[in-house]
Amino acid sequence: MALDAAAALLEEQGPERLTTRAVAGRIGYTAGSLYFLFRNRDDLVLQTNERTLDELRAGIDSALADCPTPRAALLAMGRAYLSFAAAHPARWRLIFEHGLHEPIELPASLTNKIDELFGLVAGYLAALTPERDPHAVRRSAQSLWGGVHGITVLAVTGKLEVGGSDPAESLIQDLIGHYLVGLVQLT
Amino acid sequence: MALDAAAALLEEQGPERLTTRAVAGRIGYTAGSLYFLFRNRDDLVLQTNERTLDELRAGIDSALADCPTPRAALLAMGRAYLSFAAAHPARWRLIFEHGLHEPIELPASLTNKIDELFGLVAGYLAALTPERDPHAVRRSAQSLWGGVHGITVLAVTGKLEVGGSDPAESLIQDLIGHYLVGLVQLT
DNA sequence: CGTCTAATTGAACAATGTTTAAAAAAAGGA
DNA sequence: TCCTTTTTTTAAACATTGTTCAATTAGACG
Repeated sequence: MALDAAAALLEEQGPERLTTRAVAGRIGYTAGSLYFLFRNRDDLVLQTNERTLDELRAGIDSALADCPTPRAALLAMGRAYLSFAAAHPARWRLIFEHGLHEPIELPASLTNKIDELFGLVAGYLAALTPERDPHAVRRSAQSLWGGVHGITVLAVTGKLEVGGSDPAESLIQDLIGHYLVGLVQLT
Repeated sequence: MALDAAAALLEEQGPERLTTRAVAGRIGYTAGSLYFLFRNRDDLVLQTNERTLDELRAGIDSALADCPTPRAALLAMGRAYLSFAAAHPARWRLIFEHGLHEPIELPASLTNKIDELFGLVAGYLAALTPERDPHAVRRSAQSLWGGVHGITVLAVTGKLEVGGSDPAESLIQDLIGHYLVGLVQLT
């Protein structure tokens, strides 16, 4: 499959080597043939990103197995999120950094997968503060997971190690931990 | 100046139009001439990013003027961070998404500017919890500001609006607010 | 074997980053 | 002013990219 080749290329050589000719060559075809499978390179990237999101989701789900409390689940989820990003930096970054150029409209299948991740977080937050307004819970999910995402971004792009810092994992635990304390404190 | 042209190109046409020929043409020169000013295109981007960081820092500093409390300062800083990113999305994204390709070593002048931002945050956090270990304060600064950064990233890349969410600004206020409550609660 | 259809190619195009020999301009000295 | 030397700038070239498309091959079916 072309998407397997794309993923392999990404991990082995990075995104700038993710060229139509390289992907095609790896599966024994020629560049033009790819345009029967994908509308263009962006489409290839988008479909690759969907696969990556599926894998990320699977990793999170397995980390979530038998977590005793919502708090433990959120911490495990943060660990799994960072862990996947660190293990597959090129593929992970491609999800968020693609379409740097322009208002590329993301396909619904992709935004849905992102939405489901926020939904997961919201579920555990709702379990922590049962009588809160669902809208407020959703906002908390976006705040908190946006935050986890940010630490992960900075870690993966090497912008955290500037000040001889703690490992990113402990930063994520710190953020989640303090946020949750503040959350239950205020409700 | 070539860097002015690069910034204008970025804002007007986006990063994929930031081509050597376009930058040179805009200042009445030819592509090859740029290679007397910059080692290559990456160098041009890096120097552009330094300028962008300077502007971001200036915006933050002015937002910080006469904030009565450390808490107000941190909230104002978050607002200014998001506001700058939203006003100059192409230039802001270029700071963090450049070098997608490889282990490009960032120049110290650039990482220093990022470091100073974290230092600012750490200063206000230290004022909030005066007797804490400076190392722990620094970790908090990285957690918290990594988090603010993440919400900003998702907002600017259009990955937050999937679930009909609150504006990013209120998410940032929510994150900072809850984190600070949790922080003072635990110390 | 022959014919229609689908799949695949390979050559072509325009645009990009980058290099470099040549031309143009500037500077300096008689 | 004219000649020489040095510095700027150019224009052309190269390799690589995404993309298109007419021509070719391969496959299926009668």
